[in-house]
Amino acid sequence: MLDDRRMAVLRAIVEDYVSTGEPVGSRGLVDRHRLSVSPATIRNDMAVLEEAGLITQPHTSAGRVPTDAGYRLFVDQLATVKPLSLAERRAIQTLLDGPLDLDQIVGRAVRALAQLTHQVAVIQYPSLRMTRVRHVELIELAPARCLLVMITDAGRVEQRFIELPIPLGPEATALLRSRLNAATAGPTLEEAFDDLDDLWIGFAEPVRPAVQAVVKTLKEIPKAGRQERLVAAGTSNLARAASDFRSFMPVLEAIEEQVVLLKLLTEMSADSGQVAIRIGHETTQAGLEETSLVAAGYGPGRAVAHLGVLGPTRMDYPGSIAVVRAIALYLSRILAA
Amino acid sequence: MLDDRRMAVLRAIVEDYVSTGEPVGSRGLVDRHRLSVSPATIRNDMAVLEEAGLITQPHTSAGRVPTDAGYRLFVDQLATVKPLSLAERRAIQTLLDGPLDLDQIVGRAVRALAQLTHQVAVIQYPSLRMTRVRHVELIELAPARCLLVMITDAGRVEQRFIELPIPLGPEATALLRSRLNAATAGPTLEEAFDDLDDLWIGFAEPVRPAVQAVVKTLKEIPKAGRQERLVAAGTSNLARAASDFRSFMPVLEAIEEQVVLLKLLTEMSADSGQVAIRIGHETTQAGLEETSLVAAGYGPGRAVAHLGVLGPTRMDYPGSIAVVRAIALYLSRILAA
DNA sequence: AATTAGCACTCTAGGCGTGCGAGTGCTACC
DNA sequence: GGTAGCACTCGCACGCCTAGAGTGCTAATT
Repeated sequence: MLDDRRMAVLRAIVEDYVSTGEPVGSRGLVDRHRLSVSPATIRNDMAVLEEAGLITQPHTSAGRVPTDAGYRLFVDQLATVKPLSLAERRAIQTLLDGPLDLDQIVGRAVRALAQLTHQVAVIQYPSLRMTRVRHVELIELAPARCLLVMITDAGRVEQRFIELPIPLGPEATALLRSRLNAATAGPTLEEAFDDLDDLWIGFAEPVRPAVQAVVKTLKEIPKAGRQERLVAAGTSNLARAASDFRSFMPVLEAIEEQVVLLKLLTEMSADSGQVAIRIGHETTQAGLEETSLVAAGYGPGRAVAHLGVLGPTRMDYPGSIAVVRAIALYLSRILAA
Repeated sequence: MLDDRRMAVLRAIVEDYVSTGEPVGSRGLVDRHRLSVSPATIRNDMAVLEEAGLITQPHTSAGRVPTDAGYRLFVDQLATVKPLSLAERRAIQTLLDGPLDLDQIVGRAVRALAQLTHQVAVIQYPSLRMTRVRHVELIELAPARCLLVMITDAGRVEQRFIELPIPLGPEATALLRSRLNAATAGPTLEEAFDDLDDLWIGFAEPVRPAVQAVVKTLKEIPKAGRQERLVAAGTSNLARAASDFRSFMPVLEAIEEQVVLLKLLTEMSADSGQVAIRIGHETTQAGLEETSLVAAGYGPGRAVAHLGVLGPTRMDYPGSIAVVRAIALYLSRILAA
């Protein structure tokens, strides 16, 4: 039913429509793509494709436009990988240079992603739940006041000041520090938390409330919400892409709301560097019916967070996929260092 | 020349145009504002106002629209303070609740600002240069590796890991810690830096390179750029306000660029809680000719940073001023705590 | 059976003219 | 100085029309 030529026609329609933005007709199709058949034949093929729900015409006697299903088939079976240009590789390479501050890395990456795809880029901050603890530091600042510092393998540093119910003393502080490190080394932060509940047993009766206070603070860090945050860049690219401006107000809203996008991102792909795509209505979000999301997980080893680009369904999928994958891999590599 | 009634006419024109978005004519003006004169008289007044460059007509035989100069006169002399509603006060009050994390405070404040003004809100993070140091902590993690933590009076915490050229030892570490605190207590961070250059004198010859390394790291913190950052919210409000969408693409760009907006914000007002306004071309930025900025400084005591709202020149200035001032004051109060 | 040529048909975009209405500016008058 | 009246200007919405692009269908061709 859907033989080779018809697939070629679909691919050609997608490519032309993506690059021009105009509905594409049978004549222009044969002209631009060296199809060795006549427009009439193409018309028949298009009728079949339309019957199959892959393309549609905005109005009678206009050219055809891919439907969401058409894009889906295109990305799943028809799209060829588009290798990055040298300039693109260069741009990403420069991400590796310079300081290691997590904020700066993420900031640069999201900017690069937006610039290379000409879309809106979003990057989720590495989730604390999924990261492993590299080091925990406990410092006594004053008799009943201490500072808790936690460094994760995603390069993140979190610190909290703790007012203790009773002074802990230098020896108990040192002991608690080593115990905390022992308990959190290895598994992910979330898994490690169960072990923390019994930590107080190893301490003398009087200081146990202080130990509890420290453990309580530590356990609250992942809940603080800051890690479930995403940064965006390239929002001004929206204006170029969208013709009418009601179509991208929802996108801006989604970015500000964060929660919708975060949910969407996290449920998309599990593995680091694996690209997943939601096209149009597949986002299942009101207002994003004409928006696609190309996303990938990133992180040292497995994915601890996600990143992606957000654009009109009519977007350059092969190009976006290549860039998203590349940025995800580079980001993973940097965080692993 | 510009007697009372003419000023009243200007005020009425600004108010009507702001609320309706339509050019306002002489007839509607007398109807809505109980002016006890005839439309013809108003027309004469409008001719004078137009002569003075305060209003203009988009095309012959349309109503009048305020010019930038008209808005300027309005905000400087005609606008009456609009007290906040109870609901608005409530909304701001809730900012005070909850945890003290700087990120969260700023995040909530910018959201509130956007929501209450229905504009795009921006808040500059408290600048490190202008803040005072509340506490400096230096912790020896390993023989030649230590952690430097700095807490500012704006509630900000910065930390850096330092690889030392040679081990410092516990006594020298303690001494350096107290010296650092002594040197930075009192003046602003920038002022304190001069004193740091001589700090190594008080230390034994062998550890001096390590002291230098710590001082160098400390001095680099304000340059790290992170503090010169601003967060935005309410960008989706742009779509409602602007009629054509080319007019707000520059706004999105300005927010992403940051540097332009930061410059604009910092050169606007010096005192905490003092509201300053740039109208249209007064922003002296290409692309922001139809955009106004209502901004205020905030901070404990004097202003350490700025915040504001960004909207079309046709905006509710009295309302925006009230909200901006309120948020600035609340934010200052929270940071002072 | 697939492909092609030809043709009638449909629909949109854009140009053009027109009447309407809002609003002005001017002049004469109070 | 303020007002009434009036002619004038201009943008806007509407209706009309045409050109052009593109289709679907049928019949002929390979």
